[in-house]
Amino acid sequence: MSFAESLAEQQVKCFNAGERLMVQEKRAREILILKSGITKCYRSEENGKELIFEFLGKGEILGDLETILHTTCICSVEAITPVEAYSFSLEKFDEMIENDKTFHRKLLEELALRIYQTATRTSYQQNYPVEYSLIRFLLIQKEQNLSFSKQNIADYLAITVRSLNRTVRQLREGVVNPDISDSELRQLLSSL
Amino acid sequence: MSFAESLAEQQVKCFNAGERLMVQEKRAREILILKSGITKCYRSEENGKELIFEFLGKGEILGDLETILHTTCICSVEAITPVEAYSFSLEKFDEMIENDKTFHRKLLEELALRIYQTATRTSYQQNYPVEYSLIRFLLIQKEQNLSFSKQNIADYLAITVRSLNRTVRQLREGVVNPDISDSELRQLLSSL
DNA sequence: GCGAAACCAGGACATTTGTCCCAATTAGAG
DNA sequence: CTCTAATTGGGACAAATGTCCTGGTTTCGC
Repeated sequence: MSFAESLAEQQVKCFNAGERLMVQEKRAREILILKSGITKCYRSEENGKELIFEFLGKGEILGDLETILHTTCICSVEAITPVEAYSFSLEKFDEMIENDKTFHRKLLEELALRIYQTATRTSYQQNYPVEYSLIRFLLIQKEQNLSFSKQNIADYLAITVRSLNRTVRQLREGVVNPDISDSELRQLLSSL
Repeated sequence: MSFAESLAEQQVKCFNAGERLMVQEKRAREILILKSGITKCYRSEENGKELIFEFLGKGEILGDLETILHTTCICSVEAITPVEAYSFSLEKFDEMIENDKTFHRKLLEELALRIYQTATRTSYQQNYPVEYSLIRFLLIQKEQNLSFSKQNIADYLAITVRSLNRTVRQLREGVVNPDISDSELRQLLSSL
């Protein structure tokens, strides 16, 4: 049975907003593939600070990395909106890697893409001022019709909420000038 | 023929310090596996700034990600010391993914590990003050008996050289107090 | 509807970091 | 050997960011 076929008859689990699908440093007990809803994938350090790596939605897979490396979760994943997800046993996952070449290959692409995206984003965030990253973020937010709390946005941009507010203000007042039309900018900022 | 066997009779290429093994935005023309020497893997943005993702040495593979995704290089890779590397054709690489299950699986682990490491490091660097990351870096540097230029260290830590100097000074003068013994600290700092 | 908790906004101040310098030292090419 | 380029170290100032705090608004469970 192929992966696509098996998905249809897989068990679906539901999570409320705020519930955690994965917990950092704990073993993953299953593989999840998101069916609907939005989650945040973040890592918290011992000093209480946290960094959001990505917001995950439909089609994205959780627990794969940890299962491949036989290690505990590197991130926590928390539902932002109510979430539905297909659940797979770890055994099933291993078996599919072993026997379904197409799946194995897809997984390879999936991981490669994740590296690609985080590398691109990290570099951008480190090398450009925050305004740029913020606008980039807002474009994606708009494109996908989503809305995140200030705290989440700040954690994603690796700054404080206070600092985020300042940046928004400066953009509104035109103190800084990103390469984007004035009307489009105003449109983006209206969502916060 | 297995991967391990084929390595032995593979072509070896040499690079001088400063030469680039991969060039950002260009297509990879081959897969390289480092045999000796140290390289830096970095990304530069249009404004001239650059961020070093990792220093790569013996055993690490280049061009895999790009080949899997059929895309151009996301980073440049430059030799810091003279480097030797085994070269594989892209066809050979594709073929091995297709036919050598062990290799395919190893590749999966390789990519997963890379995500694991960059995620851990990024989070740490964002959530702790620079002194901590610097010491972490120096420990690795010492462990592997290496020595990097200030500029490279700064690019890796995503700060300026000026800022790096300040941090070193503060550590020397004991203004800040990382959790490490005084003598060991002095030992680490002696390398710069 | 009400109270607690989460969210949003921003003032005031301290700290960190970057930018722009200049000067001394080192390494390497010719 | 010599001269240039790269490397290192740091002063002075500006800009960015964090911290702490206060007050208003929204949200949600009971």
